[in-house]
Amino acid sequence: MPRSPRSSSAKGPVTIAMVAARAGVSAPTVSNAINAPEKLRPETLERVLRAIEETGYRPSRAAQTLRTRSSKLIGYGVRPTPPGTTAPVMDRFLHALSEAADDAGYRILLFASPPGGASLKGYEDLLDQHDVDGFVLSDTDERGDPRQPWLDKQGVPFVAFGRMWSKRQIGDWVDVDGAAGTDAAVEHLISLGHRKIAFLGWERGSGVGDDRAEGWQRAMRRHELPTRARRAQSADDVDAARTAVKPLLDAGATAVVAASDTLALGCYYALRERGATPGRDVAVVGFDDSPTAGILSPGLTSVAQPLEAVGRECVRLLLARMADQDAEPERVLLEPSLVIRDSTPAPDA
Amino acid sequence: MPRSPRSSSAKGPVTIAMVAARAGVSAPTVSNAINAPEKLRPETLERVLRAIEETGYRPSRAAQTLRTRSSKLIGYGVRPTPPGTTAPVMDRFLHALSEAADDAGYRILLFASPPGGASLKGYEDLLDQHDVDGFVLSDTDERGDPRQPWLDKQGVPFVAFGRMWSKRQIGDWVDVDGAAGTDAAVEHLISLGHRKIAFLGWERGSGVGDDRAEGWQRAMRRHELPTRARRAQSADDVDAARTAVKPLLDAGATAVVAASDTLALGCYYALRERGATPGRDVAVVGFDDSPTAGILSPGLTSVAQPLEAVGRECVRLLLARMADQDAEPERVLLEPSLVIRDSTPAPDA
DNA sequence: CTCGTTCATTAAATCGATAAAACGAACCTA
DNA sequence: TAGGTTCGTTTTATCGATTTAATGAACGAG
Repeated sequence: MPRSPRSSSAKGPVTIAMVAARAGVSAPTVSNAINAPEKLRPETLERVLRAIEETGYRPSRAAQTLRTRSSKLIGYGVRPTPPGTTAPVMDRFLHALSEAADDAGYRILLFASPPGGASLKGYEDLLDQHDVDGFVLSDTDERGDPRQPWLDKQGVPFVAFGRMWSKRQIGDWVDVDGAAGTDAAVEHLISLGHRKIAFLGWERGSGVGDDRAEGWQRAMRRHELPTRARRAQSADDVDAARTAVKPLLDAGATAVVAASDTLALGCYYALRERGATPGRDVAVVGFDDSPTAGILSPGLTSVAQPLEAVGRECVRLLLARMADQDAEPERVLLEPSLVIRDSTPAPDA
Repeated sequence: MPRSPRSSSAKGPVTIAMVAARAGVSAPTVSNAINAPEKLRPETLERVLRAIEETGYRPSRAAQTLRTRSSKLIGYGVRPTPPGTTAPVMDRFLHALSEAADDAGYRILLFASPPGGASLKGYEDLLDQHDVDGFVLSDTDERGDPRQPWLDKQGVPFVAFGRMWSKRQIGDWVDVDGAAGTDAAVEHLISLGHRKIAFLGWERGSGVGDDRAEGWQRAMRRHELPTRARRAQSADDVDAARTAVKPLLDAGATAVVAASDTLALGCYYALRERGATPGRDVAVVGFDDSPTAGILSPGLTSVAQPLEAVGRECVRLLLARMADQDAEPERVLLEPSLVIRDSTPAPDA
């Protein structure tokens, strides 16, 4: 078989007309061979497919979009990472998103979303100019985020990474079950023999933070362990955490579950301050499995979000929504997994 | 003035024909009002612009692309972050890229690039199907990367984040001057009174690593300080670094410049092992200003890459290349900046 | 053997923009 | 006043695909 030459090797891309000429048919027949093969006589189909193969034909998305009003594009607004925040792992999510989209014949179109309050500008632009078929949203936990209601009203398909914490639920979303993560952390610690397990969380009021606290609490209750005086809160900041965790250590906690790796690191420092060693004297579990967790010493056991799966699910839900606008909203909670490192060692054999 | 209604509020987007009808002119006149306003009589221009404003008209990119063969799209292949690696904060880069592109009327189109060897598949697809106008490449330091030669041969505009270390230079690139970064680190340490300044780097052979070593070396020479027995190498791994730095500390180094934050953290541990305190007893400087650097205690002084500026420059060079295919290749080296934290404290007053 | 079906294929129309060519009015020159 | 410019606008054609309507061949029934 002849090696299929790159379309642009000759001059300009291969058009449907060239394929048609080569196969001895008309343009619509080539189109049908791709989009409705059952309409062709098997013999014709084979001839057309061969011509497509030989010419390396790829339909022009611009022409398809113009005709069908569907761009096979999914919009995603990139927020700048606020300096100081540990929110780096978005690369993994974006890659998973791209990959899942590619597999379905879609692509991700980026636009720069302003840092402060969620503006609708970029969303309007992508809709009008690029005819995007839908959007993936992230960072949806801000209060008064206008995006979901607006997109819903416009009838534009979208899916959010992050559930809605308000009562009124709008549209589909995918989220990670934070409570299940801290619950698993507690179970792990209990299996190691710990009973005095404390929780270091953020100030109440954030959906994500309260959810993570909830998982710790329910696991403790399940094992009939007291939670009173075993819980502290702090800003997501190492120094604040170092201070906030002290009472818990004073109260004799042998293990700390933290709502973030940053908070967990605060525990490390508080322990060292009093001459104790994280992992050996007090077990510590973080949340997010940030790059930092792996390079700390001792390595920080942490709850890892399945970002690849989140990306895939986002695309799956979005495609379903695009296929049927009126379907029941689907909401997916994914289980995080515990990455066990040296900060939660097995008891001496 | 009437509030401009969202195009899709009525039914379907606003087309150029609607604007033309409203302004009492023909379609091409509207087109000219946007693309060649000097061709219109001022009075007509004003009338057309008003109609555009009132209708909220945004030209359809699909139609424009079809006609002009320019999509105003820039392709970018997202690689998955290899697990274990200190994920560079690519989000910042991507945001900057998007923002700079948006400002110039372009957008970033993602595709999933396979993890292993750089495949050309995604690049071909974006060219043929989406008519992308150019590409931004990253992770170009791999040997035998086929992308640059291939794109160059195809005559497709591209710009790389990361210079080419081989002799044969192809195309435009933007990079961060790693040598200038470590040089500045040394200067900073010298100003604090240090003289025995060691360098902890990667194994020789990587362009990036050798460059960072080079900056340290030249600064030392400039101040007539010895570099012999002040240099060690290690894999980019905390434990390896901890071991590798020992001889340097044994030799009495009072400061260590590391080729990465991971290596710098290895120094922290080596110091603690011998009862010394990073920052107080021995100064440490890292490289990349990863999120980890900020949350360590003491905070790690680190060389920060100007990722926002890199993104902007990438777009600038790419636009220039698209405007003139035959222009001389432009290569931009950006200065990193030293983020000073507590690991390099000022001497006691 | 003619006429109505069925089925595969083609011809024609269309999406929304822009480039090129045609057009017509105003103005200038001879 | 005829003829030539200049200038602004419109007409026409086009990009590459898909949708709809039309076409023609093969076939069966009457």
